[in-house]
Amino acid sequence: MKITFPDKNVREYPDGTTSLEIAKSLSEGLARNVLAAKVNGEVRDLMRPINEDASLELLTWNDAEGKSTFWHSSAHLMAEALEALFPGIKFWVGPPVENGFYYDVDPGNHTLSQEDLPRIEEKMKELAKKNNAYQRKEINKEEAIKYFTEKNDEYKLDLLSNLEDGSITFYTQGDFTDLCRGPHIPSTGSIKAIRLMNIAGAYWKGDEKNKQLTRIYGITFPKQKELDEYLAMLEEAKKRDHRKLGKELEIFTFDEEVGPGLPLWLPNGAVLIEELERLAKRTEQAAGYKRVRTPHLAKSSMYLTSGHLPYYEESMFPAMQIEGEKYYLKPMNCPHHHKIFGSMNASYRDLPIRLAEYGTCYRYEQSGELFGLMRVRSLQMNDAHIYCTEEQFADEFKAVNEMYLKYFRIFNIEKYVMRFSTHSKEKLGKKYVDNEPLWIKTEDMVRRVLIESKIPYIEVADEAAFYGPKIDVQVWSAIGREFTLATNQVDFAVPARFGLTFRNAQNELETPICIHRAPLGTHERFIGFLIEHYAGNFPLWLSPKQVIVLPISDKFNDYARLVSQELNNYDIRAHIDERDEKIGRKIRDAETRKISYMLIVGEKEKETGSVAVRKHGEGDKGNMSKSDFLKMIKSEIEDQLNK
RNA sequence: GCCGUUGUAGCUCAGUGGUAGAGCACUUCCUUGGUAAGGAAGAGGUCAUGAGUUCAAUCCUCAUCAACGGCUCCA
Repeated sequence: MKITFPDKNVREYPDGTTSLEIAKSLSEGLARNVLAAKVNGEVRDLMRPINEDASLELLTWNDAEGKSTFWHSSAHLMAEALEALFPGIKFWVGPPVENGFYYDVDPGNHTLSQEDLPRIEEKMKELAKKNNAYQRKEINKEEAIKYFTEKNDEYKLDLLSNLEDGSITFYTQGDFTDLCRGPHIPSTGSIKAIRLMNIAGAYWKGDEKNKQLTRIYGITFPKQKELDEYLAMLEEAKKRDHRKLGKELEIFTFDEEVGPGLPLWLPNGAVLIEELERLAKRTEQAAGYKRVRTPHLAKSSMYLTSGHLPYYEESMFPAMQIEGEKYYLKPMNCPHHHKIFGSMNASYRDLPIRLAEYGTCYRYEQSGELFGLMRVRSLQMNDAHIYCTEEQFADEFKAVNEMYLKYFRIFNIEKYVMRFSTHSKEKLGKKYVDNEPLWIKTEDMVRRVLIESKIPYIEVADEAAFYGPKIDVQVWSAIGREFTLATNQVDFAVPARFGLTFRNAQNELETPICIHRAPLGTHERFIGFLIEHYAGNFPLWLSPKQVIVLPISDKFNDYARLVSQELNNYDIRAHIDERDEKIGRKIRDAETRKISYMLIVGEKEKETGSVAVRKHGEGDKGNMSKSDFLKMIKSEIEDQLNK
């Protein structure tokens, strides 16, 4: 048979040669490091013989698929350890994930806890040393059912019930046998470094109505050094965590008496908010948006009209009763904006109408979902609604996307994914407004704009808003959690429910399309993200403390006040460290507080009307006149905002 | 909301069945110091809240609240 390698080289091997043998024929080193093989595009065990002409890619730790095979095998090793330590334990699924693997188990009467992890880890290491082979066995469905019936394992039987006969394989290593599609690494011995990370509850089949299983997360590496590096990397990431930095830099805080998920913005946080709003207002004004303002609550009838009450009620704070009326805190700004549009008596000549507001919304997020600033119950959205005709839709949608990209340049956001969420046919009328032709038409329009604008995106079904498809910008927190940073949604349903119309050129009433957009997401999540993105080192324009003046001794406090005041007069956020401390100490503290510029002033500066400039993270920049310094930072701010 | 863990001074964290400690921060005094921590003294806590066990609870038990790691859900 002919084997074709990724570099297009072709070599001849006898039929039935295994991938591992082929690896050996190429180099001993490769044979030692190879974990799995990709045969004709399918990832397979190394020990599986190849029987026909095929393309072959040998996967190592450097390949994503090599890693996931390694971790998948590690999950089996953990299961083997668990079964040895806790006889009778039952297993659901144990897949590899982005960083490691997990296994969902039902430990029966025993409750697994954090304290059990070191024992399990030890057992895994012991079993790994035995270097047992992962043996693949094809089996018919009857035998498989018999095996798990005898084992009294309802979970695996449930898995089996969804499999077709003939596709069933078992893998055995040591005393542990699992129903598994594979593939696996050849043997347990290459799993050298093991760390079980944490233990958590996870609903069976991901459904909260089902029983909760115990999920154990772990990670393994071929070398101890790699595990050590991974753990060190996690420690580093924790230092960027916005919850830690937010406290250290005095940006926000929570208070038990105020309530969970209700952040208090400290003065530094308020500066961040004001700068973001300033940027948004400038940008939106240039793009033809008009600002509006709306109250924080509304009567239930409006949310019946909007559809929030049937579709969204569980995410809203319960109503309050006033004068026989039910009032709800608003979870979104759109209904209020629709009311404003409705009051405008618009003609096609007025469209598009773009209404913008940094509106404060309240959402009743379940307690377990709260997460620092990233997931809160009171939030201020960079919201706007664009009402336009069907012909205008593509241009408007494109313009919104361009605004996103402009913001990403300003904030240097490079790692993100645009996620296009569409409806699912089965949930029409339940999760989604029941009008399939409109869904399909709108989704096509969005897809066309994305393709025409050459914006890379991924498409996911059954993730849309109840009123239309949406595009979310996904980013990751320091500790690797994924978040929707910004959102851009099409609404073809709610304007009609509100009876919104405009008069078209034929003097007929027509319903506008509405685009909801929030490129800067919410203040809460966006700032949470920015803290981690910049690791607290905000760019000058955004920095809550732009300049601190550090007098060498209190003899120069007067001059320091003069310098600081002059900067304040030009809208620079400058203040003074007048403490009775040595200059080294003042510098150290200013550096720790991540203040962008330090101006050291003493005898020399006072005499010449100058300042000695030091930049955060960079050090001494030398002496310059007050006016030169002002000019320099003014132009730095300009440059940062005009990208 | 569910599973698991945690809750001690402003912050980070020790600690004990006999009503508490460190470092940093804070206050005062000394020091007037040129690019990442000068010295001394002092002040600070119903040990998350509520009940129970006990002669005695910060420590043991239960409940509640909150935070954290996940699940479900989402900007």
